[in-house]
Amino acid sequence: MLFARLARVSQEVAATSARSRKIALLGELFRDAEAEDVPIVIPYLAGRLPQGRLGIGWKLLDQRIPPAVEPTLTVRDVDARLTEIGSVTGAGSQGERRRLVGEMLAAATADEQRYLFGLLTGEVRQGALEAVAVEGLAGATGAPPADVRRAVMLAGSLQTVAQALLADGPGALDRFRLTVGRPVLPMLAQTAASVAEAVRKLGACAVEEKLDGIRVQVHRDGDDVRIHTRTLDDITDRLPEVTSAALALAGERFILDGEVISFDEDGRPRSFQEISGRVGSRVDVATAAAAVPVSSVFFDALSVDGRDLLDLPFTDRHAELARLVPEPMRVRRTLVRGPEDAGAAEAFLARTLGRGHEGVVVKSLDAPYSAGRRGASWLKVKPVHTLDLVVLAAEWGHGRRTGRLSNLHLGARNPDGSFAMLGKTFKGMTDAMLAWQTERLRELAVEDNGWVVTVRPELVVEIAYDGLQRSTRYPAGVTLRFARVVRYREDKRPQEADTVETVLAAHPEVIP
DNA sequence: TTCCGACAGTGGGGTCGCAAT
DNA sequence: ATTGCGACCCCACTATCGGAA
Repeated sequence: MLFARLARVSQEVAATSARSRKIALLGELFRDAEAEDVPIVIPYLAGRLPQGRLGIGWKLLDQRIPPAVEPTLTVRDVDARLTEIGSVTGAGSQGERRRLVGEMLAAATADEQRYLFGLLTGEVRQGALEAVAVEGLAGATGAPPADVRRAVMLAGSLQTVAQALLADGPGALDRFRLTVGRPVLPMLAQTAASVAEAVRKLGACAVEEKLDGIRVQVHRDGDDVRIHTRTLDDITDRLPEVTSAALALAGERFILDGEVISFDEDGRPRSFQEISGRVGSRVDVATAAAAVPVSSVFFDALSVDGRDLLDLPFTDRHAELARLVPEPMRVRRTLVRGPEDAGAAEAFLARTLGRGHEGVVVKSLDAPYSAGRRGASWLKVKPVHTLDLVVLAAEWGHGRRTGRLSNLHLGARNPDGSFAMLGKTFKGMTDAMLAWQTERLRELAVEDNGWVVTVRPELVVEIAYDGLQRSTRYPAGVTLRFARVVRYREDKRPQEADTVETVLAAHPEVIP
């Protein structure tokens, strides 16, 4: 199949807003693909590469190569070139990769170049990714969409399921069962504004500690232990302590869901930044482990002794977890009957925060484990802080925000009346707010370099955030974590905005 | 007819590893 | 030794479609 066909369909998919039409277009393309092309075409349809990320980003693609006039590249040509580029390493590799990327772009038409750009940067912007591709695949093969989706979650891979469907038809889906050693996409949580709201929605539930670390799925099959991240990357080699802990448990075959965190000498949880650095260390794991030893803490069991627990209610899965994992290696929890116990749930949250943890996750007791879904049966609750900050500048947006000032630079007051930038945010704005702030900030503009519009520091905005992190980038030595806009405060003058001093005082544990 | 679940998009900060400077 | 790039951890929030209620 010609690569140009995919580029054209991607444009059509992007041009239609109807999801049903996107699904039909992707399904049609899949039906027309030859068997050998399927393992390549399927990830492309979902906006990904079969090889995963290849170390090719904006900088390497920014070459302005004149496009080819006639489309000649096939899907397999592109795949072979990308595999080759991905395999180039060592001294001189950057120049060589740049050259190979340039050659590929020269062989591509303008439409193909655009599509390649999207695939390589992970931003196809066609309003369709994996979930829509799964629907297209179901439509093309006549398999029930729900069954295909479930098979993909259990296989952790769209390609595998697509090939099986192509070879053996809908009956092949039965082969995809939970298997120890093969990671499944983890279940995720939605956000609730308060514990009371979460308990009101869920009724009888468990309230569990939310630990601020790295999510892990731990598989043990006899002496073989594998550890996977939320995106199913294998990080076994970086976490020998977790492997030891799994081998010490009184069970030979299991899959557990949990979090990796670290405690300091006083038993307080270390910051996310420290855990992230530790888990990210691949070269000298022993040194990293000596500085930041990690603990694994579990909250769910997906499989024990060959029994698939996914469809069991949480109560039953947790009973299995408690049988296998001793209490210190489990997340603390409290059971709640319903809204009448909201006070007890609040008290548990307060105790959890007192221990230095991030918040709680409220979980329905009768819900199954919905692999890969961000369902309403798990609700996370974290404390939210707010500040009144001053807009110092704004960046022009991309995609559907093109032509709008989107990403705000946020400042807190210094004692001398100047402002110290604490970070940026693009979150929380409605389309109406985007339109309004674009107008308003243009009135205040003192400079526009085509990327950043610097403004007079006069507009006050209320910002919600989850806490402070240390920063080497910003002048106060700290930055806001997960900052988002709540509302503009036109009633406030910049002289009334929060000061750097008050921001730091609100988070004494983070002061540099 | 209205409501709501699921998805995609729009980017944020930090950290590590690697290659280039 | 330092810098820049890319991958991958953590993530919030809004708009939209289309099926459920």
